[in-house]
Amino acid sequence: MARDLAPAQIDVSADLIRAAGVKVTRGRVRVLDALHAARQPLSHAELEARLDDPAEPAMDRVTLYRILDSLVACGLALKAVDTRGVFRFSAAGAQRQHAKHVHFRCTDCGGVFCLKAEPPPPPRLPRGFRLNEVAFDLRGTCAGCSSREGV
Amino acid sequence: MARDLAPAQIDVSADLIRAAGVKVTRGRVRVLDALHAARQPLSHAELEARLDDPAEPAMDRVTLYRILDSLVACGLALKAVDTRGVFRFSAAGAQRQHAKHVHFRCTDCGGVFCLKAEPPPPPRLPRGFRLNEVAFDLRGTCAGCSSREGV
DNA sequence: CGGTAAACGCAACCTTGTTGCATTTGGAGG
DNA sequence: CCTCCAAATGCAACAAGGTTGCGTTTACCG
Repeated sequence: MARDLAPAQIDVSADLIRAAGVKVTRGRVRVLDALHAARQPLSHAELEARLDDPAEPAMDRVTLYRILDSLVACGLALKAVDTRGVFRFSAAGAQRQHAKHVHFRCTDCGGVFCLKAEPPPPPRLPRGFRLNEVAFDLRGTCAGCSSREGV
Repeated sequence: MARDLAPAQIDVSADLIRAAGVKVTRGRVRVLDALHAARQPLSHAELEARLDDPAEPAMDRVTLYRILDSLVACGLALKAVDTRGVFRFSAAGAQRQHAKHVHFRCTDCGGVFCLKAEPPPPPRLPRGFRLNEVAFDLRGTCAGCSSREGV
């Protein structure tokens, strides 16, 4: 599995973008690479920071917004809004590993914890409704914040 | 139950605010009244519009933000962020009627539908974690949007 | 009826996100 | 390899949502 990886995946992002039917540009490849490398969804500001490479030409703020929109539009990225009200982007597919388990959000520190438990089966939907995604989110205080509170 | 309601509840909001241990001001009472009267969580802009009463002195934009923050801080209101990234506020307790059932969010039109089904029991939590709230949210396209798409 | 900390009004500012328009470029076709 | 055009980019300006600083007013405690 580790063999031959490097030469084969040099341009994964470029291939994905080409396959999605949109133009392959340096900016899009860099952004999609960054999204793939990230373990969590990134905000526009965080992406801007990660793309700040002296070896590469600086990317315009607006261009980054438009690249993100285009990646979302062609299905290569996902857009969500976090608890502070800012948009966060992730590479499509990256969230699949999070679809199959339950999340716990600490209302104190804002941390998100992945629990081992599988989400329960969804209930029957009214006629005509189509289900895409199930989010079983628990909210409360995590172990760390609970103990700090208790003192 | 309908008897004697009016005189008894003239100042419900004021009493709640007093009981919460913060100063009772005209602004806070008006805002909390508006939140109680609303059937859905309101954004800052929506609240501003509803409070625009010629009989009352106009309320400063910043003051409204601070009143909302104070109501949230003392537990009388809840703050959440909608799909556009805007904060919405609701009177505490108003959401209790939504705690006991499942929600379906249409990713097309943004609508939220309350399903009859009860949320499943939460899984065991790691040691030290405290559970406050369970959100079992389904995402997909509602009947209306599904049929429009299908055409 | 003061005194005081909290609440308010005002102005300025910051962050996030969008729009319009001129310029550059990917890539398809000759 | 060259040409061409829609798509992508850069730049400037704007808009909405939200925050900070500071001087003034006010709720409410004694």
